[in-house]
Amino acid sequence: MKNYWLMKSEPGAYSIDDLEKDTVTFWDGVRNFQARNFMRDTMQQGDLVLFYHSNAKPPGVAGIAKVVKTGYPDSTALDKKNKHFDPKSSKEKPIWYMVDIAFVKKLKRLISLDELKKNPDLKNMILLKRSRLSVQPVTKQEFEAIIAMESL
DNA sequence: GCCAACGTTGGC
DNA sequence: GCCAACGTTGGC
Repeated sequence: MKNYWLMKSEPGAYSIDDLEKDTVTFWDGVRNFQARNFMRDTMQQGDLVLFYHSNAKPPGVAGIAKVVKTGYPDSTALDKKNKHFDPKSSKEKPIWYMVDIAFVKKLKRLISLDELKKNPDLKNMILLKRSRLSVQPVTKQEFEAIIAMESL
């Protein structure tokens, strides 16, 4: 069964436009266990992802991506020079995982956090309750409600 | 740039 | 295993 997700990125670091240019990217640098578990254990090929711009003006959903490669060890955790280096991780026992996602489309307009908050169908969204989780599941209903807002 | 929220670390 | 200190996220 297909799952739906929301993944956050600061557009200054990596935006939906960067993904459009690259077509595919690996989602490295996640150093939160819950987010890690979702990527390692639950994400499936073909799952759709809401690409969310955090720390942006305004923050909101900017586009759609899809999972093209399921969880595999995040090599940046092993690279001393990388800012995501984690000395506790090793090749034999990787702690951190990443997935590959591909560009699907950019929304015709950014659907801002403010609008998401105002939509009663989204009141249970994790995004609105637990602000700090960078990879999070979204229900099919929530996903579709957000897509429907694109043409409002 | 501030700071609240909150996940993680480490001393005990 | 508790919890204070610390670091990071992310909205404003």
